Amino acid sequence: MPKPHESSRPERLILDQIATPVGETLLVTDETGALRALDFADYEGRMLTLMRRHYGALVAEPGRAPDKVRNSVERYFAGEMDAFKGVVWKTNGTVFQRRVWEGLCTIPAGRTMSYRDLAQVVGSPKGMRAVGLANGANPVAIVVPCHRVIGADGSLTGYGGGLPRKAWLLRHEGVEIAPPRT
Amino acid sequence: MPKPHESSRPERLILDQIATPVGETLLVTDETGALRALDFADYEGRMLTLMRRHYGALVAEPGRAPDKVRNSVERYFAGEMDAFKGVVWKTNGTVFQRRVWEGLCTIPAGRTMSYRDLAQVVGSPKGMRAVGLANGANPVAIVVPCHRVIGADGSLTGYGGGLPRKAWLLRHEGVEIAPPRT
DNA sequence: CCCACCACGTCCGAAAACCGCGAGACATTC
DNA sequence: GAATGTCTCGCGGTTTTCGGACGTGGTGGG
Repeated sequence: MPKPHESSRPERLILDQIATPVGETLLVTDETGALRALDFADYEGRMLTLMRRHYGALVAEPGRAPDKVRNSVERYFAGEMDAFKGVVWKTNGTVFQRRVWEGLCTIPAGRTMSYRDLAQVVGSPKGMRAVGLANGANPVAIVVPCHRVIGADGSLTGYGGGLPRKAWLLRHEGVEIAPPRT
Repeated sequence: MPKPHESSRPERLILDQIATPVGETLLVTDETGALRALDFADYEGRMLTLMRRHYGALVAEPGRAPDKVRNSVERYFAGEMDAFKGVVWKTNGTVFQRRVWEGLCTIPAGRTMSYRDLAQVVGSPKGMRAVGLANGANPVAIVVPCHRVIGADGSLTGYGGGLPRKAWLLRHEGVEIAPPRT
């Protein structure tokens, strides 16, 4: 589980890139080394709008993320499930979004949770749909494991990086995925 | 949609067991002592789905059925054909199902009736197949004598507890069973 | 401030599948 | 020809499945 986080406006943003079994991923870190975003290269557009929402005109400049961060990603894909434990991530979201994102971090690798149940956890029992929304607005994919939330009926429902990636990640973590029901 | 019409919904269900010449049987009675189900132990799964259909989440808890009920079963297998005369049974079926089940009780021991004829009796002359269905959904085997219904050509056709038991019961009641063709 | 989004869930009605059957139409047997 | 065997279809009630219409809470954009 990643570290707690705090809303703070970074001074600089650094954009790095790293290859993984599910394709190139983009890493955005700030001048303190904290992870500000992680997304898939082929969904760069989505990430950019998220960044703009949170950090306005400040754009990430090409650079190299701290080795600690880069290594943790590689270790995760190598099979080390708690690789992100020491990684500090920060976001700039609403109160509700943070509750959701923190809730996500309580789901251990290898397990899943339904949107309904997560809504219950964060204190709006009927806000499963809002949870989905907040979930999709998660800037720090994989590290904040939004892929571990699935439909109440066991279907994968959706994922910002595409359902195949969600399936891959879950299987990578040892989750049995129910066969698609038509 | 002929929804399951609720007669009296029991508050508690008690699950007992009794040995018979045709194997262990399960007895489910309610808090009033009425018989709610009787089935063969080796078909427990079928009975459970039936129970769930009729009584939802309410599950039977181990206990002892009233002596009156237990005795009647033993007397029946000892040869007393009207042993069930005083036993009160209740079910939670659709209107049609109840008509069928009540129709069954008009068939005296030692006699049989065809699905067609029973369909006629309950008022849907062409519903012999539906009668078969309702027949198979009878929760109170033996007491409600669904085993006394056979094919129009004299064959036994089917039985929830297996054809051998149907044959045994009928012979026990003094019915001449035509030898199986082929 | 109001409004239109949604990585959901629940409910309800229609439609199809399911059968513990019978009858009728033929193809085989003696 | 009877008698027997398959096969096909229609039958009626019940259960299951499927799809579309809500309700929902929070957000970003006007």
